[in-house]
Amino acid sequence: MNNKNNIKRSRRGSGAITLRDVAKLAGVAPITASRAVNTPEQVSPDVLKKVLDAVQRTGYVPNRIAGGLASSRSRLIAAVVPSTVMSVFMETIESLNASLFDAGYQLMLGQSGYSAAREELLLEAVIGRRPDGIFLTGILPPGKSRTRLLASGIPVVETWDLTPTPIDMLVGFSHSDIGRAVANFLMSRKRKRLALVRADDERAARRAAAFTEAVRARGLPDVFVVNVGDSRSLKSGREAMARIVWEAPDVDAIFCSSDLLALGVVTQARAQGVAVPDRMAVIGFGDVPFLAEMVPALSTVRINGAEIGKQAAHFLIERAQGRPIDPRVLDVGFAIVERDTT
Amino acid sequence: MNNKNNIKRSRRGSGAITLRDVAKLAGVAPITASRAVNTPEQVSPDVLKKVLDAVQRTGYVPNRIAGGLASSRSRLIAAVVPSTVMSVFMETIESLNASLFDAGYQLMLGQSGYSAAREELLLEAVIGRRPDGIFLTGILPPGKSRTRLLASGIPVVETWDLTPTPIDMLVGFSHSDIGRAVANFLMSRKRKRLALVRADDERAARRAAAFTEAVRARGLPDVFVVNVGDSRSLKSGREAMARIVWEAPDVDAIFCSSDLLALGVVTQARAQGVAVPDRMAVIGFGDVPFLAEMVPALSTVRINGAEIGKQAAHFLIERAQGRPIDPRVLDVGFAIVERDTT
DNA sequence: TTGAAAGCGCTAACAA
DNA sequence: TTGTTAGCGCTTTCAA
Repeated sequence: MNNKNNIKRSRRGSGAITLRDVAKLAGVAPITASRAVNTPEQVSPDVLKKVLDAVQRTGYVPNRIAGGLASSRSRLIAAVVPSTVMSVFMETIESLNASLFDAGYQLMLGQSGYSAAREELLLEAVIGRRPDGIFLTGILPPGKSRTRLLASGIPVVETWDLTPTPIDMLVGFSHSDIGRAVANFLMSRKRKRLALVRADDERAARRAAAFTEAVRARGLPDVFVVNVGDSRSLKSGREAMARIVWEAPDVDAIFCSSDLLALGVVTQARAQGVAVPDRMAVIGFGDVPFLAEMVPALSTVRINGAEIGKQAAHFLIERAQGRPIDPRVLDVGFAIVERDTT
Repeated sequence: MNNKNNIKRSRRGSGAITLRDVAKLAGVAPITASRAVNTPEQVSPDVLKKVLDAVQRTGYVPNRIAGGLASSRSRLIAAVVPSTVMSVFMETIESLNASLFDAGYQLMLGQSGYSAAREELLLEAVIGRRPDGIFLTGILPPGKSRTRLLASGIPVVETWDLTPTPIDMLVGFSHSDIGRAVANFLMSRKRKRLALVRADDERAARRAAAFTEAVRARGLPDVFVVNVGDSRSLKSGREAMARIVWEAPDVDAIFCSSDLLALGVVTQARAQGVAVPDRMAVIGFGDVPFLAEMVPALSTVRINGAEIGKQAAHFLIERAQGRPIDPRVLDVGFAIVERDTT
């Protein structure tokens, strides 16, 4: 009779132990075994014991694919991260993943930032898995992808930014506020000629705009801007600093769009004999952990990436459980961390 | 009649467009629609057009959960990464993910390195998704988890290390070779008193052992070892250097178990007026990109993390398609990159 | 080239 | 508390 089973199963399936096997061994119906495994409080102690026993003996691991199909709840969350600068978001991804895991969810990782065609494919792949939620790094501009996501009905949380028109939920902070705050911070330190070193990045652009605006509002000379393009490397920072020394020698404070650029600026300053912070103040963005312990320790804008991940996870889990989120926007803020370079 | 459908569907399901809807609209059987979408070459041009049309009009996105259940192929690969030092492996994860995506696979991310209990849960969660393959950072020591993985029958690739007894497949390099090579490299540069600064990490321990052994074989004085414990920060590197200056002032070369530690050592050396590389050679491990452009540029051991990801993806995809891999072990090697600090 | 039937392994709905 | 039944949305198998 065992034989008959095997013959029957040989045609299809993975050959792995199923809930049916467990149920048979425990002498109960499959649904009872299911309940014993998933909602033990709904089952008598006697049955519970028999089922768990059978699970032990067979090494049964529930098939979440089948479960997901049956319940329309995949217990999967998709995270979309830009492939080029993943590192900045890692703290967030780690904390997101940890929070999700504790709640019984799995994280699927998608990398954006390639071609538009691949972006389209990524979205297809993501929606095709029917995740219970989608985590987006940044905000999605209006367009085909946004429409598509909206149409899918899957809860979405956008992050690392603020917008009056989120797709759904949002956990982030205001880049304009940062630009303004850093400008005021530097000006309050009696800096008179400010400069920006920034990568080609939409969020950096918004910080820059607010920074420039705040400087202008105080009647100081125009901000000297160095755009380093797509390269966020330390080397670009060095080159930018060399240009500033050459083209705008009166600059006495620089706001960089990333800590790495700032490190490059400081490195070059030392190479050219420009005293930091006496002659030149430098402040970065992102608070890469180890830069706090460099000499000189880098001043920077700290973003609590782990908090973003944690809160985003919370939002997504609540929604996945069918509970509404209100308000749907959370501003986690930022902090200017003053160290040696300002 | 549309109505009847809706009533019928209201009881269960996600309410999304299904293959059946598409098929109905195209006037073909569901299976034909399936073929048009998945294997268009098996279908007449006429039917193909009608089905693709219907897909367009409905915005149909195939449900991969259902597909996975029916075909026993989830097109999912699980990657397990230590949560504490994810950064080192990011290049690998990115390239792994990119390669997988191009082949139509999705990446699921799991974080290890928490408690043993959670490790157990992670394995359950991973196996429960029935991934077509599992990517492991590092090698799995014999134990319950290993047995379990083996029993699951899922293709596994271990990475970043070499062992004579892999679970299944392996893409890595020899840590002993590195320790030996670095020792010989430093000794060939006429360094006479070598030191190690290392984190509490099994792989670093093997590099250290081979390093020590190579030094001893040449009859040089014993290696001075500073173990910084679990902290891999720049700060630990600084403290280690301070200790070396104090306790073993004759040391003239240091091999650090990570670039960050090496950076700390160099930072402290500068602070204490120890000339690098004249008085002290320093070499790191990992080749964090930006350290190449610091002053002084850090010498290091370069691991091609992207290549590991790419090859691991290749191994897993081949196996997922049912093709055998032979040989199942790939040594991607390493390179000593000499820059300013040696 | 197309289709009908029968599941994949699980859970929702309803009934006892 | 336990069980029966009928799917979830897709693909495999077999037949036309």
